[in-house]
Amino acid sequence: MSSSRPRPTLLDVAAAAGVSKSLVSLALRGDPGVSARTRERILVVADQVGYRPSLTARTLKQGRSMLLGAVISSLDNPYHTEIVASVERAAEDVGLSVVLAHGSKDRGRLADRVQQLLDLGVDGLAVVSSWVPEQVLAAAARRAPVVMVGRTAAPVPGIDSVNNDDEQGAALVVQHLVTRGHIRIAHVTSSVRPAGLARCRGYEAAMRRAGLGGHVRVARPDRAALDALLDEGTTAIFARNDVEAVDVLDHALDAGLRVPADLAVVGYDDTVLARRARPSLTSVQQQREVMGAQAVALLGQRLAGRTADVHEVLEARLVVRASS
Amino acid sequence: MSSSRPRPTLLDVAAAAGVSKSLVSLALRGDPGVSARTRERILVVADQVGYRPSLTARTLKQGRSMLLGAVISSLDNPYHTEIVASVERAAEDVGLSVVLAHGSKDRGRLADRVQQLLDLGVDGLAVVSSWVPEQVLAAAARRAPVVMVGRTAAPVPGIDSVNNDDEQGAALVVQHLVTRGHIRIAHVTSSVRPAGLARCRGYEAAMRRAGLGGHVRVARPDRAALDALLDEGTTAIFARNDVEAVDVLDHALDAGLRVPADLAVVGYDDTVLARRARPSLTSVQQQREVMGAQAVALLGQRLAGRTADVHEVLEARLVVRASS
DNA sequence: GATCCGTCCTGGAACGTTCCAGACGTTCCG
DNA sequence: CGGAACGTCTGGAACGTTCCAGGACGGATC
Repeated sequence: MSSSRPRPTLLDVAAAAGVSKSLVSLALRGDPGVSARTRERILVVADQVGYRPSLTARTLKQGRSMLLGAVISSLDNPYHTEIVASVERAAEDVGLSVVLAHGSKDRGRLADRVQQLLDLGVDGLAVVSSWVPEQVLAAAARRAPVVMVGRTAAPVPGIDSVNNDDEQGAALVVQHLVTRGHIRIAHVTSSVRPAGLARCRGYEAAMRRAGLGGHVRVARPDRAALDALLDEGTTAIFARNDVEAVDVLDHALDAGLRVPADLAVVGYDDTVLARRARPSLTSVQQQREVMGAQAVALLGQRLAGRTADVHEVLEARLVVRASS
Repeated sequence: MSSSRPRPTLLDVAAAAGVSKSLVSLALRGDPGVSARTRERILVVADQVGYRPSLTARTLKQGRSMLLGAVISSLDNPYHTEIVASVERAAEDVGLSVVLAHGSKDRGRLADRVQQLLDLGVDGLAVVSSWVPEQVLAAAARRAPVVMVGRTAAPVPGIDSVNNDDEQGAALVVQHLVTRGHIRIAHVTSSVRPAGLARCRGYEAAMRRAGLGGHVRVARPDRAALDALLDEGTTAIFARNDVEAVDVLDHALDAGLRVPADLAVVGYDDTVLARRARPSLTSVQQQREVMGAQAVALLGQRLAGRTADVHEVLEARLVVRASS
């Protein structure tokens, strides 16, 4: 019982209802110029024959698909998927659907997926990945509005962005640790990507502002580097994201330290990992729900004709838990 | 610099190359009936004007989109996303693309997303969710081939499935624990969904086969229930999935037990959680990569005309780690 | 020199919509 | 009573492809 007979079209409904295809089209779209009686009849008939409009044909005719594309590099990063989910909810509110394409961290694959979405005819593109090559983004922007959401990156002309303020978020962490009495506060990061670098900058700047410029330490999240930090008397570690914070946590516990008594640990992104860690992890939260809404709004403005680039920067918040 | 001028069509390329639109179409699709010289010229011109074929128009004409739809209930469950990724890879190998739709565990939303994908014109549907209402699946199967992947559910006529053998996987766990000398082996589950029930059945059957029918204990993964199990002298707990196994782990550690010395804990699904837990979690692994390939193959067979239902059941494997 | 065949190319119809211009009948107004 | 205005409906063109039937041309064959 696979797809046997061809699906009914407007013409089939029209024939069954004894009216023209145009009228069926108008009735189904709720055009006020259709009398209530006939509209009712047409709706009933359409339902009976199991009519479903062809989005393909509609898109071809109208030149717009009411579809938004979302590109994501990794499906297994809850930070990314939560942003996509918020984009989806926001899109739904304005009658748009979202189709997802994912392409790991392979630039070539990601470029292909972007092309694919554009070829499909999406009306806009939300990119939740910092791995899409700049020139691919620029080319995409010539075909449809594009917004980068939740990923810091070098601004590409013609592309909007929504992001959290990584430097401010990092500063929040430092301030929090300072008020908790910490002085030897180190930063742990393995990233040379834009977001990681911004957080590192924010950390260093905040340390200097707190008069702790002499205690700035940046290390990689491996055991040797951590041991070195602990030897120096470090009492607090701010990791570039939750994943690496959990690594730090594990190493510290293995080394027999008590957290937070002997060592405070703080992460970033406030993913499910932070809530689930033992002890639960203090982390920096981004306004993911707002991000999605903003992204959709920006795309809408572009579709409505805006041409100037807009870059939204949202404030980050600290969620204090047991690890600090 | 948004989408200003309309994108070039076959006609534009034809005009620029001084040939007919039909010839451009043939040349771009590599038809052998086009002379090498003109093909070359057309390709160059197409590239110059930045031509990209409209998938929408092609789909409308051909009646097939070369698109597969994947429906997933939750983006934050690594088990599901990994399956989707494997479907994607397999589809790519046969020249199909995958568009993703996700709809949390809300049956209504999921039904909408299924409709949406079908309206979009996907050639097949891979459902990675046990929350899609049965009648929605049945209706979908009348429009396009549908395969359920990685989710046990009541078989729906007209729909294929690929799954791991939950009962066999559960039996593996019991056998493993028995050879480790455990006798009081309990099962912890909070699920009344098909997969959970199958694992529970498998646990009970394996216990009886091992002559331990008298020690069958099934409990919910909350603290009270766990304490009750421990009071009874339970030395091993098999949890219905990794998430609940981690919960068990946490409670046990909180209670001052050593794992695996005092209590062995085993999960199911072999997600990233199992690798990351402390101690790392023994878990049952499903052949996710094979699942994706099978799913795509089944859809292909349906498209090629198969009408009989096929249900693939793949063997599960045990991955032994530190927790048992 | 007419016929045939192959190679290379062309025009038009179709896919299922939307939308425009206009047709038809009735009512209203001057 | 003629025409404008309205409410309701219709037919055809268009969107950008693919595909089919066939046309033009050259060379080989009879």
